[in-house]
Amino acid sequence: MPELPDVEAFRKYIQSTALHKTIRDVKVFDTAVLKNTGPSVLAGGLKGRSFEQAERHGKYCLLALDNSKYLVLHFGMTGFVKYYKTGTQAPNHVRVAIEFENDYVLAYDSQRKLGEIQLIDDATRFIESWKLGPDVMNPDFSDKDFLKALSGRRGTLKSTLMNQKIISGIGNVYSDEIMFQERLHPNTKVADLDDEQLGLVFKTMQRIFAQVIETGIEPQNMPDSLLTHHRGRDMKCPSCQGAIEKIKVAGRSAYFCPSCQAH
DNA sequence: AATATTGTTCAGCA
DNA sequence: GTGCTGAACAATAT
Repeated sequence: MPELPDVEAFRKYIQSTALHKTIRDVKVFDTAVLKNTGPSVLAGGLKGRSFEQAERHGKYCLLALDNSKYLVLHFGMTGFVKYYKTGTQAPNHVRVAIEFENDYVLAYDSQRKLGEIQLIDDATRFIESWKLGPDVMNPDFSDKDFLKALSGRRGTLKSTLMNQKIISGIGNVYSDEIMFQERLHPNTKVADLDDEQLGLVFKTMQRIFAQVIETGIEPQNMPDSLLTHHRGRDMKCPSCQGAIEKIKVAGRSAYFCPSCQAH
């Protein structure tokens, strides 16, 4: 579930709670979420250090340490972070707890263990070596770059938008949202669209994310014109009140309004 | 009790 | 080689 706007909310949360505090201890309760590292290496890399800056690229949260290394958090489908005083308010599936000298904890919770945590030397090199595409909300990411990234793609627009190596930040829910706002059928292929239509897709996806980042990720605060909280069984289209349907597109479930998003 | 869900990786196919 | 699709992964809800 955590897509770009969710991870951006986590980033802001960490930025406003857990920066500039010395790390006293790191407790790993489940090594399944550790990538390329063991518990002692992770603890050794964090103890005595502090987080100085919280950054984000796509669905990755990058925490800069005071020795210029980074702790990378990916949240999988069910991950989140929480900051609380030791011994209080711990969530149910804490996999890693980072304890500070002020008796507060930054906990990484992931019910389904599909997220990942790792220490890296350099954020730019990490993004390059993983071949991640540009972040959707990066101000340097232009509509020209978008057209270039999509040129020659043979698959559906939905699966292409979800490919983090092409562009970073869009998941299943918001790819449906972008298709809905542009009134495109979920099976629409990239090759079916001309540059002008793709330019509109580019503007729309940035507008949606900007809107959700501003209003917050709580569904009740989102504008009702979004499909996102009408996604599901027995839901109605916020535009025409028709029934929302579900089909499989590139192996994922796609929710859409068959009358607003005709072929 | 199967099935769907979610993001990423990877096998297999065109 | 390349790019795309679908299965696998974990744990839970329905």
